[in-house]
Amino acid sequence: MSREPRREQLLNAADRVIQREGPSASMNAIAAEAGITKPILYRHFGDRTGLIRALTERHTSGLLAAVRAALAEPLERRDRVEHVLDTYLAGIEARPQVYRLLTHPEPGDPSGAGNALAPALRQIAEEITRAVQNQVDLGADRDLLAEAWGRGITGMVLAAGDWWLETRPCTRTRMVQALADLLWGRLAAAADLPTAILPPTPAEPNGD
Amino acid sequence: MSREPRREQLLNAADRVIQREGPSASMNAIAAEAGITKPILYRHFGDRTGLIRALTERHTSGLLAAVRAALAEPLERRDRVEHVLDTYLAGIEARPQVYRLLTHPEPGDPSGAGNALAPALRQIAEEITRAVQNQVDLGADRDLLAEAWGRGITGMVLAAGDWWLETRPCTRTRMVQALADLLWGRLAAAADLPTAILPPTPAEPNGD
DNA sequence: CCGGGGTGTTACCCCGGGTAACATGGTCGG
DNA sequence: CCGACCATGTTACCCGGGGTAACACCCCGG
Repeated sequence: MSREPRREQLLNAADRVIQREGPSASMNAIAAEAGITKPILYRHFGDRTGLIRALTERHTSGLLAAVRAALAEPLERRDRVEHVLDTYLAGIEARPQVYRLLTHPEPGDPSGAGNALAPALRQIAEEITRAVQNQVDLGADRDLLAEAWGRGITGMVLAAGDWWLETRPCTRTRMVQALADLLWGRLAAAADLPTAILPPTPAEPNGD
Repeated sequence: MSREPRREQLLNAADRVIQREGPSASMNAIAAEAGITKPILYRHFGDRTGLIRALTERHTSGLLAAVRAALAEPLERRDRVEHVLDTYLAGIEARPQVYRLLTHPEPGDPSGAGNALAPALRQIAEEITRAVQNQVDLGADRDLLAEAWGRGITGMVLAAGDWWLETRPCTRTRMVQALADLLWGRLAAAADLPTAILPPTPAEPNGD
């Protein structure tokens, strides 16, 4: 059995363990699931990051391709945005553990910077950036806005999607609407609530 | 010297180490900086999470109070939003290491769920939610929208702010504008770019 | 004088990432 | 047929970090 198929088997095992135990599964656990011991994993993947990376790249491709396709859909812009949001939420809904792996940067990653966006999400952010650059007329600030928005939108959907998955406050469709409304400037368009322009805001109980 | 002042000293030491080495500083390092050894830290804070929590609560109060104040400022809504954004960005700009501590959930935190938002940010999200509920007329969906938007906006600013800190693509003021524009529906308002409705999008090189 | 509660220490446990060194088994050139 | 080679696998270990047990000191009040 040459290298590649073996790698696939090991990745499958790792996948199973992470589905079961979450992204913090130990190398030992993964090796055990594969019916072997640690050094083999290390021979194939170098270190834990390598394994995780290989694993995420597998799943990322699916989500990323889906998002990319949604971004290229020939719809009205608002519909396209909703479609992208729905695609992402559907993706994370399908397999939460995998989703965590993709979206939450691995623990032992003190290197360089503490980027808020995991690699998979950074790729999505770039995809959004590109789509905005290609599809929306933003004038001279185009590049800056597209980049900032790409990250911003991704972070927004990450945080909101996380919360939605956790608490399930509403259907997916409704959530898509809520986020699309936010992106659509409903915050700007809505009227003031008259009574509460300056509420008291008395103390800082500092409750955790 | 009773407990409290000592605690403060230890927190100061921890603060220094984290400023210097980032949030992954070890307990040994912190103890060394304080001129003592590990068990004392554990006596005071229970475990690492306790230490980190105490530390974040300190800094959180500042950032949180600033954001809260900005949210209550008697300005036009758009100006208030810009003010909040600027407050946050200024805060994270001032002390990046501390900021990472606040915004990036601690590694070894397998407990419960993999929330995308660290506690400090969750508090900010709640603050935004409350502000939206109190200040904006969103009709029947008010509560859901406010909650989703609170998380979403926080995540957006987290991700975008992270990127801005990392790459410094523009001044803070400009960044504030970019984000406010996004929240203000400029994505909806801008015209289509005519030429590129369906670009080729040839291959998937899967570059990392 | 003595006991208790604070400060501090050394030395250890456990676990997880990562590695060194050795064993096994098939395949290929002589 | 035999040795060389290479990948697969093993056991046993190192290291560093979180966390703890057990012991030592010091000071203060009864």
